[in-house]
Amino acid sequence: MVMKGDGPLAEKLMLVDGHSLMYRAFHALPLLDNGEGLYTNAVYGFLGMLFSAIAQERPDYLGVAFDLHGPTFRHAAYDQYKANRAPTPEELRPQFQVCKEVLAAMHVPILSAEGFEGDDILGTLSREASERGIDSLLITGDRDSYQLAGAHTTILYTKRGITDTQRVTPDFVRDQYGVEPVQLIDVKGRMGDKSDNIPGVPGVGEKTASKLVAQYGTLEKVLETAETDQKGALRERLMGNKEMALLSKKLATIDRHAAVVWDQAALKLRDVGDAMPVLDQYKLKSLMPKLRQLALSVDANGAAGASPRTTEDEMKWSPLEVFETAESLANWANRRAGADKVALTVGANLSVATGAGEQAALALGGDLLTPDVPEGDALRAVAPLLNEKTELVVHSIKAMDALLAGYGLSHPGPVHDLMLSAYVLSAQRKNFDLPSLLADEPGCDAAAPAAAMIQLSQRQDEQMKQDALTSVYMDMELPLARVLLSMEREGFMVDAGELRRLGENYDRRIAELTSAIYAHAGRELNINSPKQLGELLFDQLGLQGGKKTKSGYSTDASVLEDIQDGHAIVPLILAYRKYAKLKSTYIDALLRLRAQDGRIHTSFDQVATATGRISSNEPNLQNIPVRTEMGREIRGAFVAGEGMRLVDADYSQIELRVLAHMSGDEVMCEAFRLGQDIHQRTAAEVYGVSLDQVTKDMRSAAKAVNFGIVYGISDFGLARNIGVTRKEAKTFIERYLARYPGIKAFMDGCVAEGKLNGYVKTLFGRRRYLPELQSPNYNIRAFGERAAMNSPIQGTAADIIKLAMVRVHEALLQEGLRARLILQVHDELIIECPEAEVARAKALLLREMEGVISLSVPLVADVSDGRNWNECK
DNA sequence: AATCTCACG
DNA sequence: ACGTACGTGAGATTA
Repeated sequence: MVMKGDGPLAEKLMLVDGHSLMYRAFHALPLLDNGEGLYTNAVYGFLGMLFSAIAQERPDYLGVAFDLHGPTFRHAAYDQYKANRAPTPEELRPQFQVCKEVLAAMHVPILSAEGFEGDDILGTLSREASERGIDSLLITGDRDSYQLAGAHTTILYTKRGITDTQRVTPDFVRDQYGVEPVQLIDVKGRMGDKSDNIPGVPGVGEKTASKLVAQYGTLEKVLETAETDQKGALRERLMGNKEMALLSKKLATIDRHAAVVWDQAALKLRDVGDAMPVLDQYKLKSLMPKLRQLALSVDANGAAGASPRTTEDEMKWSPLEVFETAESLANWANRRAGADKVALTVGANLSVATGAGEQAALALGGDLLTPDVPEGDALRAVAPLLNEKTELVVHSIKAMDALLAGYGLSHPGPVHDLMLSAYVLSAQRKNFDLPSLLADEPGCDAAAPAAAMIQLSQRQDEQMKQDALTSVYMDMELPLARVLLSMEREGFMVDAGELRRLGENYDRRIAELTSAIYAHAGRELNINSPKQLGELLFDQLGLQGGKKTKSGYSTDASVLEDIQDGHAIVPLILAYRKYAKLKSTYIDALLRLRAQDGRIHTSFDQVATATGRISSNEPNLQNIPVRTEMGREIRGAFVAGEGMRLVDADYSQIELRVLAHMSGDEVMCEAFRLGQDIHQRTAAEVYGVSLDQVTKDMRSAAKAVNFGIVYGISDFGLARNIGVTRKEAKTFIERYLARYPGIKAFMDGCVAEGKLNGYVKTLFGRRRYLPELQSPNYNIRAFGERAAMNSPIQGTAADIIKLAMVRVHEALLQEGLRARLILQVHDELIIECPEAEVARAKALLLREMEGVISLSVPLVADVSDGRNWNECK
């Protein structure tokens, strides 16, 4: 229980009527756009109000209701109701979606129910809350909600603008209307409500209505007794409009049993700061500091996590000790050798802190009076802190290891990597640099961030434990970081002479093609410019291609292939493109990035992808050509060093095997257990023929469907890919799913899980959050659904090979081999080893890759070796 | 900085 | 009635 003030109070739930407040905000603020043509005035107004309401009210739970578009049960009887509502303005409609995205990123559940309005949802959940002893605060711009006021329910009614509010309690209602809150529906039945198109009884105002209801209790009673108790015009009006009055009451009554599920865990307010990237994405800059503030108070409030923190849990920090010499820092560090936990970072300063709450800094820059302290001296000064007993908290262990190694230092003890922790907790976040990670940390000092690093590490540990991500982090990502560092340092040897020779050939071809293209065009142009190319082909030469992109004609390979019989210039352009691409992206870039040792040292980015894959950059060695003969020439320039050989192993159909395992589909599992060609088997299933009757074309179509399944299939996408009509693609998919019912169930389950939890998981528990699933925009939502189907598969395959890399690396060291991993390409590992070790390296790779986890189908890897990469196949 | 194109799994 | 296959990085042009 969180303690507030001088005693335990009931927990508080804040419920917001998103629809009515968005309208209020929209009309209260001038039309502002974010510089990208997106109007954001309602988003600004709504979120600004929400943020300050959270800051002021400090709720423990929060939910926001939004109306769906369909008819509502409550008003279905009254057609006029909808007709009189103005359509949503064009400038407002897209803002709902933006708003929902931000809320989803804040982990605030969006509450909707077909056939119910915001008020019904507020009424239902506040009833559920009060039954659990939780107080509710309802924020709405709809006065109907007054009827909900009660001992445990208060309404914050937003008047005209969005800042002017009225706190509505039962006392307020009694005082204002002279009736109990629930009787307001009877009053409404009498007087009606213009703004809601509730007709009421003509000629009866608020005063009269309230008085009558106070006297008789209910509307029904008033109407029953009207004939005898009333007289004159009022009697006539009441008697003549009974029907209308009762209908009006029905319209005004909020349904407190709407079809919404009470999910207390989902409503829990937590980690609202996770929405920062979304605010950034939509350029909602001025909201960012507000949210940052809010994230602090929400965390300090103890609303985050299973074990809420109170102010007593906050770390107490000793004053920062600033040193000017390495000697004085070394002295400080020596006295603290053996500390349980030490955070260390080197930027403009060296900043260090201990888990005991002590911190120190050393300026590396120096000034007029104090000379520069060399980085190495500074690091050696804190070396006593690097030992088996001490957990070292760093931004990136890969970077820190590389830095330390440069000065002959290393850390033999446990490690907390803030970047990798942040990644497993929220892979889709944009920035993983240290300042961004520390942005929400209370009391973070930009010049001495180590103290905040200690704090963040503790919060991450708690959060990872809570989300069952500790194993993904500890057993997979953390050990992998050092494997990746080793691979980066090893590098991949390239044959520069061979690359130059290929480059000269390509240049010659490019020159020939260029003049031939100019000749056909009758003029010179920049063939690399899609704009100029489009004008040449479709305007000057009159070819039929049509527009495909935002800014003119599309000229990509699929378009050019469609029209290559239309003009002799088209095949030349396609050939030019191939050569130009290979020359600039591969030959030139590889030669440029070749290091002194004649090798290419790529960088692996461990936090780049949403699914858990790693990526490679400067240069990207994960997209070296292989699909064409020409491209394979370049692959052939990747060689083993002198006296060495390359050993290559790739998983066979790893994603489909993962799918078979995760879905448990009997047919697909059987195919893999029998060692069948999976695409051939699929063709046999879908076409209803025996295995030996499957033709090449049938197999290739089935292969495309298998790919499509992994990608989160759509008939349109499949049709485009294999060149059939959309209808044919649709029946193809239907037959596929009928033959593989387990896969259909798995896919549906992924989407349902994503919608329910807000994320999907890999076999190992790695998460991908999918706020897109909550979007009202069909395209965004459909994308979310495909990602929900694909991510568990792609992510599990990524997990498997990551684990295999850790095992392979360890096994190579264990067995004392000189063989080393040098590259990973998603389902493929490459080792460079002395020629004499080839057999052992192959056996080791195979053993570790296939044995890394036991699935319900075999995990199969194919190994090969060669002098160069192209020979490995 | 955004767009188009294309290389890979 | 609408428009989509999943995940990346990089070079060249255009704005």
